Amino acid sequence: MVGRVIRYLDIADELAAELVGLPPGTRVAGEHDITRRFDVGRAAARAALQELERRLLVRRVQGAGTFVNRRIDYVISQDRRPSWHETVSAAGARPRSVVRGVDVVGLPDDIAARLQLPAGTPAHRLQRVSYIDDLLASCSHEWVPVATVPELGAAMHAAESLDLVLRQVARVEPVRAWTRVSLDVPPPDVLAGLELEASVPVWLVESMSRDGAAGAPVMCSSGWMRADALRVVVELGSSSAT
Amino acid sequence: MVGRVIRYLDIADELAAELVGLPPGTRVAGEHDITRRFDVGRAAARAALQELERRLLVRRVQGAGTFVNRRIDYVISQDRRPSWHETVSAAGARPRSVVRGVDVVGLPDDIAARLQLPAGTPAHRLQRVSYIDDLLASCSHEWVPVATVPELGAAMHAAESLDLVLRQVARVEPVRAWTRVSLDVPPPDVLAGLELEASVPVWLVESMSRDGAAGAPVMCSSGWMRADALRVVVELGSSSAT
DNA sequence: GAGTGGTCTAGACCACTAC
DNA sequence: TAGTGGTCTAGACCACTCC
Repeated sequence: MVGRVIRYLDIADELAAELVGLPPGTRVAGEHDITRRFDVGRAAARAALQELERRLLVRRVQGAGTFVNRRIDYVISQDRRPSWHETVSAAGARPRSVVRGVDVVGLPDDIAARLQLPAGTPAHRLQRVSYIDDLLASCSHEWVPVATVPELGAAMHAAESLDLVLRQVARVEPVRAWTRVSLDVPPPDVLAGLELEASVPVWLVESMSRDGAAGAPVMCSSGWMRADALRVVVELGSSSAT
Repeated sequence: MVGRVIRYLDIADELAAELVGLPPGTRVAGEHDITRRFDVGRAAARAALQELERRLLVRRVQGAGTFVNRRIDYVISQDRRPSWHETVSAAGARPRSVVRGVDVVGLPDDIAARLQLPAGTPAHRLQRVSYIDDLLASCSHEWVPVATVPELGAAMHAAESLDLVLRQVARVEPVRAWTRVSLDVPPPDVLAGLELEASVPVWLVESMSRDGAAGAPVMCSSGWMRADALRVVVELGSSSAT
């Protein structure tokens, strides 16, 4: 079983073994290097690197090179209140969030249903993107009924965390009431929002938060997160065992 | 913006538009067809089909052809008791499960911790694979302490559902106590178990069930499910809104 | 400008499936 | 056996990033 007939898988395995332990962002051998080192054509060299990319071991950037990938665990559970900054910092990377836009719109049907409000109810719509180091890894829409906070735009441009703004400005305590997580190949507009050209799988996280344990719905969000950069882990039930 | 420079993406878009509404399993144009129809080389034709495969729109089988893919929603939530047969049948496909082996082993550390039992406690280990039509889509290990059911092998070979066997033979009522869901590119042995050669993303679902609402742990499982065949959806919290 | 990865051609041989 | 997709070579041009 040692002699496999598929050249690029052998090359990929050999390279993969050399990658373990290297810090994320480290530059690895390029297609040309592999061509010379293993005496293969460019197709085989390329296939080997693409295999490593499929394994989420490396990230390839046109014009720049191939680098060791970092994949961060993003844990979602009932008790935990997830924070982009905490999660990303804890993994040793630099988090960043940018507000792309805040406006007031009438709630569309699906979002209104989630917030248990009539469609058309005025709400702030917050568009944000989040980064891991300098990689755009997440983009999300968040809705907050105007009734909850009359003013959101100014506060959000100053603060990083919507959760914090809601607590301090609106005096509410958002608690995760409902969350749905899945994975899809997103439509072109979402891919564009994540600055992705290729079709790749992306997490879809939808949620709704209430004030306190069972109060009024105060917030609702839909976010897409790159699956190659984040490993979403969803936990149901008591986390008594490991 | 109409004239894109990347040929294979145009071809993929055009083919994708022609796929909508076709029943799963329908044969679609092969690489050779595309080569002739769009007057491109095989590399471009191949790239187009691979793009459709990345979008999970088609499934390619060496030697056989390219076919419209079927992706089934598999919903996991606290209240729901998921059943392979129910889920797959509801999607209009033919479910099948095969017991690959039943034996009694001492619980390994990680599984023992999940079941809150001492490591080495004797338990039945059940290895199963499940199919959607004739596609091997899931493989799983399930552990049941011998104390819960002295005999499992005979019963499982006759019945499809472990849940049913536990209810009828062991007189327990398994309730989902803890579940963790994520997505990974699995190690080679799991890929082999799913009869996959390429490295593809696969769901990992781990769970533990108790007897009744808060009784003794009765079952614990780890399963891998092909992400191209199943869209796992995890729901946390009350499913009050759509 | 040098070097990277992305696209593409025109071939070739092979593994596999279906008939 | 015919036809499919999988691997691979040896080229080519291009888009992009970095210096």
